[in-house]
Amino acid sequence: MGDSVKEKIVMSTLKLISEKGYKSTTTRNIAEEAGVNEVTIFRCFGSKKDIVLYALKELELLKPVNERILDKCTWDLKEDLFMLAHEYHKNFTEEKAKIMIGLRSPEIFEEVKEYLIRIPKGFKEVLIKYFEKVYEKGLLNTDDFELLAFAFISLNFGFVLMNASYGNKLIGFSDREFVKKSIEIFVKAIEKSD
Amino acid sequence: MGDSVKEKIVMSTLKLISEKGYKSTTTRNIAEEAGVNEVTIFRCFGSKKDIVLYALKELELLKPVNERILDKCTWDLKEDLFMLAHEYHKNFTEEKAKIMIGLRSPEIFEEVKEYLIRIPKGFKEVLIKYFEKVYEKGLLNTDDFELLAFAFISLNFGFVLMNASYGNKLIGFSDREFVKKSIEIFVKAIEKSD
DNA sequence: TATGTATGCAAGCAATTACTTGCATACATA
DNA sequence: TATGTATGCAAGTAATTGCTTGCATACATA
Repeated sequence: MGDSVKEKIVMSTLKLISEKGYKSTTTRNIAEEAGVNEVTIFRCFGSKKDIVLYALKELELLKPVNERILDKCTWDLKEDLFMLAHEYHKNFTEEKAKIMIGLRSPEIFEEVKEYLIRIPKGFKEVLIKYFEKVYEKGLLNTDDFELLAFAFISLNFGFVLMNASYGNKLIGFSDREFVKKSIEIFVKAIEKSD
Repeated sequence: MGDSVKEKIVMSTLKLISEKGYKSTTTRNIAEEAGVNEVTIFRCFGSKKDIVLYALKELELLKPVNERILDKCTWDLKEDLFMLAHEYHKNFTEEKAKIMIGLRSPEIFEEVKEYLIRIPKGFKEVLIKYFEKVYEKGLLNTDDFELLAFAFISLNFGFVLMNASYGNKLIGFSDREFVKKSIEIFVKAIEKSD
């Protein structure tokens, strides 16, 4: 089975599932979206569920934010957090399909949980490392790194999700605007002032 | 058709849908959970979708946080926001079924969106009113009320959702702890210091 | 008592859906 | 040329699912 076919099927599956949920995504849908015959799907993967499991387990598709991002830091709190938040939003967009599987597909969630959790976990660890470093540099007024990391993630995750669900019916400003201003608040709270 | 039967069906439907999503919740499931015959469901509501629509439209079931909550305020920022956050978490738990419909049931989301949006919208408006008042009292260092409201909601929404999905596999502290500490950060950022 | 109303129960129907099988075909490589 | 491999296509199967029908029964009210 050609790799490009396999890839088309996987990508179509992730796309459709993230939009419609696992149960509502039929193998016919997937075949149509991927431009292949439905039978090909079963010849490649065996079953519908195995497509998802393959996507999350076997494929190098799960890319939590990498630690190397810390190299980009300038050790100016506002600037760095701004960059990290944008990175999170970018990552969310890229990984949206997978994140949405977590929220929209309770049928398979338990089975893929351990793989999905890597995304927020990775980001959390990067943030904690960042906060540790700025703390060492004496720029932070608190050493509760885990809490800071989590508050930061929650803030952005919550916003992105609400935005995805209700968009401008609920939210009167753009992504950029929210990130900028909420970071300013965040920094004001945690920056050491002397 | 008896009202108590109707209510049992509605509550069971919301419960199951919030857990398993719309599509995966069968009318047989609902009947079993409600302890009624499957036929009764169709005699009462006509169709599966109509149960959900009834729950959200006709029933006085949708209770966004009420403005009267502002009467409970002591106009001490930390204390009030603490109370409001707890109210949000309480509200989330009560309305979880409905909030989850938004996330887990893309099949019917467009149809119920306008009803579901009342929950965050209501809370947002309450928060904006609150911030306006504390601003008038000279306790706030910013007048970007909408942003503050939204940051507050995102923070709590994000946390509650991650907690619901990954629980203690990702999060090293309790609900209470998170609320307490994150509010402290929040207040530190927005409280006028003179 | 008689009648209507709400419910249960057994059976079934038509559509959908995950998955299978058998066969034809294109293409690459030995 | 011959053979194997990847795919398409047509047909079908068994299970599930939303929904219907016909009938029995309990219960309340006239």
